Amino acid sequence: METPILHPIRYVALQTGLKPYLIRTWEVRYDVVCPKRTGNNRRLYSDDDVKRLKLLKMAVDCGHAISSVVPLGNQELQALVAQARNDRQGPEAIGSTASSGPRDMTQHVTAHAVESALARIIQLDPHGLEGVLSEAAVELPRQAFLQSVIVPLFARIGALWRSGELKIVNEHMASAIVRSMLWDMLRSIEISETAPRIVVATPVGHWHELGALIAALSASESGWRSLYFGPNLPSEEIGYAVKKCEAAALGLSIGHCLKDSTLPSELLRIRRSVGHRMPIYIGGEGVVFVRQTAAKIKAVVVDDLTAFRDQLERFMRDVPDGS
Amino acid sequence: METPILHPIRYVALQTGLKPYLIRTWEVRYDVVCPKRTGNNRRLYSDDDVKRLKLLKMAVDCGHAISSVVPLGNQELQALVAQARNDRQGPEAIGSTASSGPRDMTQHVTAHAVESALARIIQLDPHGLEGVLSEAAVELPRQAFLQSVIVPLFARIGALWRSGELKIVNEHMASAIVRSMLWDMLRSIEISETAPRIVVATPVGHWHELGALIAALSASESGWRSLYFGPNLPSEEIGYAVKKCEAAALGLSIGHCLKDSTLPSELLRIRRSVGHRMPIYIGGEGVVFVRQTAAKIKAVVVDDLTAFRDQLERFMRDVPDGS
DNA sequence: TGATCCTGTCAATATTATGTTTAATATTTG
DNA sequence: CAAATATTAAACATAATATTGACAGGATCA
Repeated sequence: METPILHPIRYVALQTGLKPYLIRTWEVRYDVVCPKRTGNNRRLYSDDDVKRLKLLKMAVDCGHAISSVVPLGNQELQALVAQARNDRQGPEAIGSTASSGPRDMTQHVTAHAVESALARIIQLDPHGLEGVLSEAAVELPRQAFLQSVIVPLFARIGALWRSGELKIVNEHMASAIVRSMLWDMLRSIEISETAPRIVVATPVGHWHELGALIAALSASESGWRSLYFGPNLPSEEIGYAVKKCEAAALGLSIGHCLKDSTLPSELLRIRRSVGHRMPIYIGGEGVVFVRQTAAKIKAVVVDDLTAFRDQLERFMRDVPDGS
Repeated sequence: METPILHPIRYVALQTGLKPYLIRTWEVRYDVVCPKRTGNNRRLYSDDDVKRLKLLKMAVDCGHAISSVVPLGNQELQALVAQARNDRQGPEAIGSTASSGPRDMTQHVTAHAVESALARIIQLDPHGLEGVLSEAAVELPRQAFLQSVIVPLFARIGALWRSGELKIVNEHMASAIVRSMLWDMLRSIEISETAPRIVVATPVGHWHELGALIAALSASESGWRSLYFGPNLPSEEIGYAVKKCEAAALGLSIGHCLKDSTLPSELLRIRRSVGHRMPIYIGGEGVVFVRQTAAKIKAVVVDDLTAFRDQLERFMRDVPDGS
């Protein structure tokens, strides 16, 4: 019998995103887990403990009270979280009560995060920006982080840039940092080999990666194996990647393209190169300019992340696992 | 029996990112490694020692206590680190990476790494590529990893692409992964606030970031605070960044530019926008095309990484810290 | 509305683990 | 030779942890 490796509390805090004092408080108040102790009374958590705490945090992030989810077993927690994720798009929940508790907090955190991130960007302070964003990333559920921090942040950067108040360097710095954060998140989602694969890219002439990365992340969270090939890819390259990877779908991200007249024909070529049966999802800010073409090539236009995930999960339900 | 190469402590410190006194303290307190000694009692570390220290630092960075990871073997450490990296957030999925650790000579390791990396790139297997490269990164000193794996790898990718044997997607995939690895390395080097700052970028029209990232990494290893602003930056943006960040130097990376006739004039503009006293270092594959212009604007052309570091360290000796 | 509960946060304190500095000495290096 | 770097042992400084108790803002209920 090998001694299983036990972890100190700061490791657990890093893994779960919970603060150390909260972990202790939960133990004292609710008996969430019962870690062993070292000879000097330091807590030692097992992998199971870590897993349980992760699930509990997820449940709490979904709006459940900690006291109410503590008695549940791991499986029930898993189910609860999965259900909450599905429900989110169902009951509208646009402006009304539903779960106002965490939402208010979230509102506050996100607004603050965007503002102080912007301040660091203006100051060209990469270190500070990274600090602000990674704090927000642990503070918030991933979804909220992406939709309420990253997306609005870059919307504002774009606006400020167009009005001449921000320079390209500012945008570059922010992009580099966010890109690496998203990449790390993407990598940290382990997906089974047999999961259906989706190729994610942006068409030729489109350089903005962030939308594509967010799409890849969303797909991975929906259980797909995302293959990210980055920006500015010609149609035949996309077709090649899709075939080579035996992908089950293709995701395209379109940034704001004011005058890109080549895009429609490029989309036609993409359709031709991936074959007429391959599902194509198109999203991003510039999507409004290609609705017609999208319809012509039978691509699905997704107007936001929720719609995208919805499509992916529906698809997965029809064609569950390894083809 | 060949005498294995042994290293003094400052080399080990450079490679691992640990401070010399910490290495000594760990030896005294925890018996982490047991280096040989010279006739005069200086420590001499083997490559295995270095590797072990690297792994220990990684484990500590993951939140483990040094005292608790010391008794673990290298293989266990590797597993621990991999687990910690993958497990952040999502509790499902128990990944198992079967990786044995054969100990070869550096020559052999690098050649093998480049070849198998190339194989993954051709197969469009991002996960595999990442595995190969990160294994090489622990196995090798950082310098060797950069100069003998990353640089040759991209040289070969470039050659294969020009000959039509590789597609753009392959290059994109490799770039994305390597970029994120380099970024992580860059971030993991801690530099004091007061260290002299260097702005690193590539001029307008030049999109290849890797050279610039490597330059930033080298500068950070030489004790500079690198500010990386990415590819394709117009001269006035570069000037702005340099001023805003109060940088003490500017590093430019030039990729292979066959027919870029605008580059010389752009360099002139850059010189004008940063002022005539600012040291400018120019490096990269395309450097051969701009020697004349470089001389005209009094920029220092560095032909390889060693030369670059040399310059930076010399500069630092003259103008040591703050001010 | 006011009282009460839930829950995250923080403060004070004691202890331990760990990182950093110092001092004295010796060796290396330019 | 002077300056930089190593070694050792000890001291010092920080940061992390545990424990207890308190507090505040939102949620809930009477």
